Amino acid sequence: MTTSQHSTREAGATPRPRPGGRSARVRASVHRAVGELLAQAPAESLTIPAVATRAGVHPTTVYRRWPTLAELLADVAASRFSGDIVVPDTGSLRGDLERWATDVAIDLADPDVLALMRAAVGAAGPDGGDACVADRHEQLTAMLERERARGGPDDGSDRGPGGDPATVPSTDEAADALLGPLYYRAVFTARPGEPGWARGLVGRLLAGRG
Amino acid sequence: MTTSQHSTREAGATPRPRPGGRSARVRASVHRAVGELLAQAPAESLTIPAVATRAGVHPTTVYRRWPTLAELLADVAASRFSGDIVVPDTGSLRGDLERWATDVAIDLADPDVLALMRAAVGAAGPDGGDACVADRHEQLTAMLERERARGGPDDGSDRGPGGDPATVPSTDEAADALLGPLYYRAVFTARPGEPGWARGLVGRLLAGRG
DNA sequence: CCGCTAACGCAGTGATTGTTGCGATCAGGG
DNA sequence: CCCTGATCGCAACAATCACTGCGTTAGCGG
Repeated sequence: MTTSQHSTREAGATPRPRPGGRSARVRASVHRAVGELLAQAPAESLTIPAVATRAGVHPTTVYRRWPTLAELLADVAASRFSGDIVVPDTGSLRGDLERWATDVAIDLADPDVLALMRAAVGAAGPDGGDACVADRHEQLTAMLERERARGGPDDGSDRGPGGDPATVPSTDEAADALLGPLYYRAVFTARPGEPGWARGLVGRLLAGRG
Repeated sequence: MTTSQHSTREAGATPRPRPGGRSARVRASVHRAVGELLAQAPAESLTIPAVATRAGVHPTTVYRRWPTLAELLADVAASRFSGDIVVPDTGSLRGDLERWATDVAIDLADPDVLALMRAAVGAAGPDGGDACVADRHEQLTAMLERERARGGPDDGSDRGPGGDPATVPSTDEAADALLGPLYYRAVFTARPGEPGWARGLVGRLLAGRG
């Protein structure tokens, strides 16, 4: 039926996204505004008109791109917490984890980071939490996988509850031992974790292994 | 000057609080309303008029008793997370911790509890976090202190980084090993912790000790 | 049982939020 | 270079929120 359309559009159902210059500029400006406002005012007063004003953008624009504050915060968190920390390569698993845990601890000591994390978790629920730590889990998996490929004894599929020595821990175990304490202290207590303490967590995770 | 007042009031500066029947009833009703609303609607839509309507109370009453939503949430969290879990007494530290960690894990598996925790942390910042875990830290300290008084070898003030066997861990160590993973999984990931996994955390904390 | 006052309900008000329709502008492709 | 349409700014709108006096109710001590 009248397939004499000009372009290759099928039925106009899915509008082609246009991540070009202006859109990217607006996006970046809004993201920065969220971070700045969250850094100086309580999360309760963070509202879309306030963000728009701070970003130099009309509120309607923000309302259209991010339907709710929760989605906006999840987007900002995912963008902020992705690529901010690089996976180190010191040659040994212990060295990698110690360096990485220290970097994470330093990052979590920044009040602005804490404010953004708390707001994302509070408003966006599990999705917000995921946006904050998804990249960390990938980094952890990458380091453990590399160690396993490098000289890892075995993948630790069947070992007793005691934990065989010289076994690369799983991602879950490492997350429990490292991300757990790091993020728990950051979110629930006022005191930030010190670098030396973060290294101690790695030591406790790898105690009696390689 | 004219001390012929009827009562013993000094200068009328500090109004005597009146935690009587009606006030207590209103307080309980508002607390329950917050929990119920948080359980079925996103935290973003939690507003003081909504809470008041749900509680069958006039909004001005809520505005006067809790100046901001953050304080209200912190109050609700502190009330909800205090006294909900009793310190077990099984005779051994390992048994106490396993039982307690299991109870905490079960509590954290409740979606309503998670919603309240996330909202409190997101709105009230560090204070909200403290309101959620202050009681847990006290319970942990109580169990460790009791073990130390019971047959604790020493208070572990000066031991090497390896960790002496047969030493009662400090509150910080126990919080890192238990509360860290428990609350991290609950808040940042969608999957709740299973009881068996919680017991495993205790095993890892006490590995190579008593 | 009576008096005092803290705490609540009520009505009214200004400010802010969230939404919608329309015209202007700029990115991306022919 | 021009054309298409995705994206933005603008203005008006209804809805809701947060706040403030004032009268009334009810807890608490005498």
